[in-house]
Amino acid sequence: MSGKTGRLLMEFYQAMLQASGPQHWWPGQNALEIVIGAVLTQNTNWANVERAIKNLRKADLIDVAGLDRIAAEGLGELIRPAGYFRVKTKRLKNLMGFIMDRYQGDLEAMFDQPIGSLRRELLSINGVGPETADDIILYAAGKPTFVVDTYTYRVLLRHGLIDSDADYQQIKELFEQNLPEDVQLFNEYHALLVVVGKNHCRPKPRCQACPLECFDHDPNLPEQY
DNA sequence: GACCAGGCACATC
DNA sequence: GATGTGCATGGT
Repeated sequence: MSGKTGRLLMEFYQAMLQASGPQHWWPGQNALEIVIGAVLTQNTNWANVERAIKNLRKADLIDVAGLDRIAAEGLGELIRPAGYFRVKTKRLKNLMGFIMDRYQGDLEAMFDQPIGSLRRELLSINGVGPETADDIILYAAGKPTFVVDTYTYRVLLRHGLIDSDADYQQIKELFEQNLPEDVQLFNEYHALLVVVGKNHCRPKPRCQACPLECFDHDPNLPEQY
């Protein structure tokens, strides 16, 4: 697991860890909350997701069967603060329906299979794409898969590790093929990329006090990011 | 008031 | 197969 890219990725990791400290993700109370949060956070600020999850807790709906049963209108009202509430209602119910049908609502039973088949199952559900699937596998199931998101893309692009046309799978493989396969490392690495992206690597005002600026760093590429 | 936020599916060419 | 568009709330 060495090689130039691997060493650089580990140096990035150490620099981000030094700057921000361990993040202890995922910010959820149990595996099901993480699964729910993974859907609700799609293209959405986490603060808004928190409000929606709080509503679900209050309604005692951190519950696969309960979410499967509840009427769409009622669920929509509860998760409204997380935005896109109509599509997310469908996606949550698709996911919960799947777990009910195939695993009688037992999350751990679903997690008890190899990463590859679990990932294929999740991706077969309408509303679960690559990032949501990997969030669930890494943070809820605790299995080593690397999560890629817009921050990952942006930070790597600005440091010249990927081309602007790199796709999800290519970026995922960059990490998985050059780092030790370690759940805790993958967990912290993704969380740190989000923190660095949020706080130091925004579209506007571009880069500010980025802990990775000491590496090759082009804050101006490309215009849309 | 514009811009941004821890994506995804679908229509159209 | 690539590109464009709809989906929605709340903070800055």
